Amino acid sequence: MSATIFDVAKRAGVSIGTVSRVVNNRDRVHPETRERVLKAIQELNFQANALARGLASQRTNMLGLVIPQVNDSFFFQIFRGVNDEVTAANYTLLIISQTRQGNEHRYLELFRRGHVDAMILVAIDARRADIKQIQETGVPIILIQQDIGNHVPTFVVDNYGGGRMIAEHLVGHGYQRFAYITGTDYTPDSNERLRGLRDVLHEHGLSIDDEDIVRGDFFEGSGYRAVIDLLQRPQRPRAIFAANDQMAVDAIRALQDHGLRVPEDVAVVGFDDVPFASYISPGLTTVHQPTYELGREAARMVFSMLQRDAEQNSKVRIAPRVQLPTSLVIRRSCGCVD
Amino acid sequence: MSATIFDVAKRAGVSIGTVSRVVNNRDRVHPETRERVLKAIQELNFQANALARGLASQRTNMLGLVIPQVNDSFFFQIFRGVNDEVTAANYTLLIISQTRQGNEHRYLELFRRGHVDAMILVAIDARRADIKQIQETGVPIILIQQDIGNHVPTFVVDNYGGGRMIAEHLVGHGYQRFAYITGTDYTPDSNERLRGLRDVLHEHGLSIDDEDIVRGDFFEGSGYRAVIDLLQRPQRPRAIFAANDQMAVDAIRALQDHGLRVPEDVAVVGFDDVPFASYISPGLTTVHQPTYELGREAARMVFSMLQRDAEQNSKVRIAPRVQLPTSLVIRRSCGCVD
DNA sequence: CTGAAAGCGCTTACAG
DNA sequence: CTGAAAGCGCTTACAG
Repeated sequence: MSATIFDVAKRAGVSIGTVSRVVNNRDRVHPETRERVLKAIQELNFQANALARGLASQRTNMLGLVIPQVNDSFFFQIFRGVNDEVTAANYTLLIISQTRQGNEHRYLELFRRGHVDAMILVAIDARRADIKQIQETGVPIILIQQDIGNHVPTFVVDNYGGGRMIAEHLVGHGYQRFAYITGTDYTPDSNERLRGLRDVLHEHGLSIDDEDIVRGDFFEGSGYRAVIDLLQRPQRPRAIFAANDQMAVDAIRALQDHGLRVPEDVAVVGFDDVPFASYISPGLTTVHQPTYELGREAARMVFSMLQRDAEQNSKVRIAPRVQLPTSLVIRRSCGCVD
Repeated sequence: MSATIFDVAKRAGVSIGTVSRVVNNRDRVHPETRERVLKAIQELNFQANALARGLASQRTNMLGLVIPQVNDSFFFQIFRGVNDEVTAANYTLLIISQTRQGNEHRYLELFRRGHVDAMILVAIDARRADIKQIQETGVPIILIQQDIGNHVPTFVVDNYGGGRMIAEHLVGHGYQRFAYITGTDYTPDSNERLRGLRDVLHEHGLSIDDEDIVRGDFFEGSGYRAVIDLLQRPQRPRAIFAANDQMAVDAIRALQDHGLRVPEDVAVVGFDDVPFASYISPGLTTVHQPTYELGREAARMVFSMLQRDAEQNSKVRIAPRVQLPTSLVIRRSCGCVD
């Protein structure tokens, strides 16, 4: 295939050890020797074989990103964040897309095959025992949007705070009767957002009936069905909080299809701030999640852990739990006017 | 780290060659021996190290996907298509996200480092010489949404046909004066769509003025600016065809912001059929691109090429150009009513 | 500062 | 059907 380290060594008149040293920039190499080697590398268009290097050094320079196939935007933004850091660190990104329900846990395979130096798991309900096994071998592992206890560094968004924020805003509009459309329980997201809503209502002497909490699944269609459900009830909610934007948008459509005006008859808010939240009519009031930052910060931490290991060879790890703030994005669906 | 092939061999009382044979299911192995080995593998939770295997066999079982950071949906759908096939083939997906303008061409590095068995380049303006170099080493390479001649298998969407379809539809509405908002020229997409429009207009004795072709860049904001440009002209177009949905949606907003009704005053259509095309108001009439299928079909072909190589060791390659059909999605922005 | 050599964990002819 | 051994292309102590 391409030129190997032997070809370079021959051409430069040195041993492969020396070539390796200049390629990796380690140890002292005589300037003139270095020049010769560099020249040979250039002429032969040499790039060290990644597999051989990985096998010999026990570092692959690959990062594994395990991510479920959720909505386009969430996936893509996390990817972007991680990828930017990966590129900067001169790593290569290996992506495993895991189905949420799947119990096969392909990330384990990824790890056992020695593919990656570290891994980032997004919204995967990993088993603690598995995580522990990986950590013990010295492979840093970080969780995004999933919390399994305090032994694994975790990056989450402030779901509870976001839920509170948007609830406060709705209460500020004077609404009294609320409904909530849940997501799935694979991650704590939906429940945390609901908890925020509940607490705020409680503080204001309000509450939400159990029957006004309808099940959704985050995906297209479930928000529509949830609203149809809600409209069967004797009393109509004045404001609907959907656990994500996709469901909120579907809810708006369902309401409009039933001749109700949003926000005049029923206000609707979501969570995510997906790209199209501002394009629908009325514009969707929602909670912005710093998704890109989530990916980037997690990747940064991974690399700093890798760095630390290399330096002090310490396997003692602090396991911080980083919570990124959410922010309110006010448009028109809540009842605000421009 | 984990158990190696030596551990397994020892435990099963065989040589590592035999372990390798049962792991890879090659050659005859005595059933009883196989059982013993399988048992040892199970007990030790053995998984062959991917790097060592790759180095020895010259096959990495990794596929490289090189893709620009375009809009979320396009990226994600291609990824999904490719990923589904990759998973089925028991391969691992390595993703390089390359900036469009970048001339660094990271995919070359990916290849030279021996990372991947094959690669799929999406909308990357690769140089023929580079592609050739890769092909000569026997690494299959496939292009998606980019065409550099007939030596590389290529998967594209029928941009021209899509442009024609939607143009026919607009002409059917009786519109006479048209405008086109272009994308960038990195890929032929925008020009092909315009060509479709032009040909149809011509066939109907109509035409589009050069000054009614305004430059856009596919991204957020450019559609808005393009419309402001258009509105300065003495004569207003009756229908605007934007080279993609993002710009079409921006165009609609710009028109509405200037007190014009869509589609009553100006009709607007796009290209892509992004998820939110149906959520805006009016619903966007557009051309659906089989993006997921594009990724999947390309991946299928890659694997069949890999298969073929393995079987007949022939490096002679046919280089088909597969064009996937587009389809018209009619909503309301073109002037149709439910 | 540099070379020789062991070793990373596999696969794969080659013998038998 | 199975083992011994070379080889994949590097890195990294170890000497010098």
